[in-house]
Formats: sequence, structure tokens, C-alpha cells
Amino acid sequence: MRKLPAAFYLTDDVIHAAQTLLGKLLVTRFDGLYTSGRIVETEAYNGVVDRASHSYNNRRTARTEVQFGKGGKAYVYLCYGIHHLFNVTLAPEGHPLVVLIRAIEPVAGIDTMLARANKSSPDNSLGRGPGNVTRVLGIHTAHSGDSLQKEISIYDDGYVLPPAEMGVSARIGVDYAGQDALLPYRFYIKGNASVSGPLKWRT
DNA sequence: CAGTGGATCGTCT
DNA sequence: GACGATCCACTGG
Repeated sequence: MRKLPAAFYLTDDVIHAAQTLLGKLLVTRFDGLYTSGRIVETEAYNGVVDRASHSYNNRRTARTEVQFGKGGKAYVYLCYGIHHLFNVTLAPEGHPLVVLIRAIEPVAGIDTMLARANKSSPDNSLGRGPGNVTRVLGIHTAHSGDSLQKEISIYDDGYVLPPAEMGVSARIGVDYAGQDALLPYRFYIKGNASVSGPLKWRT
């Protein structure tokens, strides 16, 4: 188990980072409660030139300011008034590149996850979908801006994803982005039961 | 499995 | 004042 170093997050290659994060362990430790899950689905958001990105066209607001800082922090925002979506920020200061974590396969602290999700037994939906990822890991908008070297962190446990098992598709839920909605910026582990989206985009 | 519709509120125009 | 980088329950096949 090796925590991803601060240097990992300073890349400008958001596509490669989104691919590399597949198979890594996303870990939280809040109030002594340890939970972790393997990242099985990601999406790249390519900053100022990406219509699907909150920072498109260099738009800076209080909400998106974290994206413009040095990479290696959490960017968490509220979606549809209900769901908290967790992103990893990347790149040196001034480059608002992020990777959305869309699904995890629960690994440790399953009882805690079940309690947070108000469920009694584990199933494939526990870490499926970006809203569920934050729910079971206990992440919410107040954590936006937090370092990924503290309560929230990402580990490499030696898992290696065979290249043939990585799936690629367009991103989900970004129809408003015009042509950019078609970009092949979503990455997932083929056949993994925790991956979200339509069946054809899970196999 | 696919399709539909309600929930719910911070953010930006 | 409109609208989401979504989820769930429910319908029908």
C-alpha cells in the first residue's frame, strides 16, 4: 500500500490520470471510521476548453476556485440539490483539470458504508454512481478543497489493470455540452459489477 | 432491461 | 428564476 504522492497530481495529462486512477483505492478516515473502495469508473474534465467542465472558458467562481489551485485536492460540489460529487484536482496552479470518480467497488469498512447508505446488506449498487460514492465514503461539499494526503487519500495497492480490460466511452449526463459530450473521456473496468451507466457502457 | 418522473437546493444569470 | 457531471421507485416487456 503506497499513498499516491503529491507529485502524481501535478500532471497536465488529465486523460492519462483518469486512466491511471482506475484500480486505485480511494480511502476516507472520518471520526475514526475507515472506509475504502477500488476506483472502477472515472471521467476526465479537460478544463477551459471542455464545454462539459465547470471551468469551461476560464470561468472562475467561488465554487470552482479549487480547480484552479495546485492539483492534489478534492473538488466536491452539489448536483441536483441532493448528490455530492467527488473529483480529484490535477495540474499546476492555473490549470483547472479534474477527474470525476463515478464508481467504487467497496473494499473495507462495508458496515460503515451500509450505515451511511441506510442499507442492511451489500449489493452492487453500494458504490455505483458518483452520488453513491460520496454517500458511502462520507464525503460531502464541506470537504471541497481538502488535501488528498489527509482524511481523504488515494492508494496504490499493486493492483494492475490489464489494458484489454479498460473500457472507454463518452461521458454520462453531459448532453448540454454539445460536441464535447461525445468525447471519449469516460474510463471503466470492463465487466466490474460496480460500474454505472447503460449496459453497453459497462462491458 | 428500458423508460419515465419526482425529489431537492446551491449556484449562476 | 432556471437548471443541473444523479438516484430511486415504479411501470411494462
